[in-house]
Amino acid sequence: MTAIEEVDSSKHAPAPTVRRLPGYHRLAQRLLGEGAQTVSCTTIALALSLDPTQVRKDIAITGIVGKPKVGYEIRQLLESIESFLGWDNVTDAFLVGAGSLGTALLGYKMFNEHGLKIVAAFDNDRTRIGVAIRGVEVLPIEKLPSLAGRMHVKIGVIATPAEAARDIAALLVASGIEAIWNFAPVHLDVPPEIIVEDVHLTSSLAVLSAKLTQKLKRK
Amino acid sequence: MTAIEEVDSSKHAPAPTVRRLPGYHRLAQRLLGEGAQTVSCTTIALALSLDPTQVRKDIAITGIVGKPKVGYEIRQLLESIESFLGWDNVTDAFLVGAGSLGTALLGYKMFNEHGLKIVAAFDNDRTRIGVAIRGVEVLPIEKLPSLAGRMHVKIGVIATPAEAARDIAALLVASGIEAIWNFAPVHLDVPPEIIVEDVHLTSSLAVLSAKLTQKLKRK
DNA sequence: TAGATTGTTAATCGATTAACAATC
DNA sequence: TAGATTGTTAATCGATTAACAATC
Repeated sequence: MTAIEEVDSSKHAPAPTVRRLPGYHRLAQRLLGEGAQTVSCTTIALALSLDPTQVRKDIAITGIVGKPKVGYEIRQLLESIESFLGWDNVTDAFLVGAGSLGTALLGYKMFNEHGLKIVAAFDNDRTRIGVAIRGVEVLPIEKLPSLAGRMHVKIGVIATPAEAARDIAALLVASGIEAIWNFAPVHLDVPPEIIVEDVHLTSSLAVLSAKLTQKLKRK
Repeated sequence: MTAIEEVDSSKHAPAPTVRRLPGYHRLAQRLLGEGAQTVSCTTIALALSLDPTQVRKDIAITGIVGKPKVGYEIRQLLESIESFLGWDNVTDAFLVGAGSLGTALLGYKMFNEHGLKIVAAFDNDRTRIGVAIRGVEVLPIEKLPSLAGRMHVKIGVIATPAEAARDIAALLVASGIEAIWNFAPVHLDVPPEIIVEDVHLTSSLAVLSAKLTQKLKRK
């Protein structure tokens, strides 16, 4: 049987690889600003304390082709990562929870350059509703479903207390959202076709604590 | 040669396992509140969409012993996780960067129950200095080194803009800090004995974007 | 040219999942 | 007792790392 390789475009990129790509992008931007034209995996690996082969494989997944002995054209590398991550077409998002974390997230102008545009915020606290935070208006949560449909919003960002998060997730799903960026410390039980990415600060803190506990125990 | 197993207490727990432990703890707390006395891996796995064997192995690392057919004593499980993660002896921490993210972090009372107590905040912005945010005073960054030594502070939390983060990391290391919880989107190049745990929102967002981009492409 | 670097295949490592005896 | 669940060993899976030919 002649092996004709089917290029499986649905093949998922490993999450660890995807997580590292923004770091490469940031470094490439800095180097470009410093006047560099090209960059090699060795340079990237050294700057970010990674293995050069790993960097090469990670970068390869974006589809860019480098030149032996030279490396990658920086502008091309930037574009390649941007298009792979979908940073070139910005997706509208709703933020739910306009507390201090929500406010901090609204302050990240960075997100706009990374494919995410928060177009409205929602809360159930009357004192917060109507106010605009960093140019984004805070609306009553009741308005979310109809607005989500009308504006074809695809991403919901949950920055509510834990207790509210489950209900909010259900509301987002019912409103036709496709992906949830969850900052609440709860497991969201949503249908499998809904994408969920958790930012669990307690998990991150747990890794820090466990390592520190061990380090101090060794002394 | 008789194989006497040396119990290697320096054996590190896998990071993925450590990341999942807080979720088990949260669930166990909830179940205890609902009147349950014991919990099985099957129950936990079902509630958190995980594999029962994985849950069992994760829990085993904390040293707790369960009862076949019954599961684990919930109170014992809670204590076991807490002591493993070092949540029972709270470590003092300094926060650097009293902007909106820093303010949000100061608002997480939760951290106090998770081994982290932010005892002071630092900034270089004169308008922020002197003010107390949620009961924690904001001090000029110059005071950090001497205070860190005097108070034996072990953890530094970096919530500054990216540009400042490298210098702050160096300052923290020079001040005798042992671990850094880094929220700035930069790679910190610190000595190997310093523990660094990164919370890179851009990496998390990248995973979400990449998955969503793929999902939408499939349609 | 010589040698650094890419692209790619193979080997290793570590985490997840499966299998199953022990046990309450 | 019967059967659900633990604890543990083995098999699988996937990511990282090593090896090496191709090439600018």
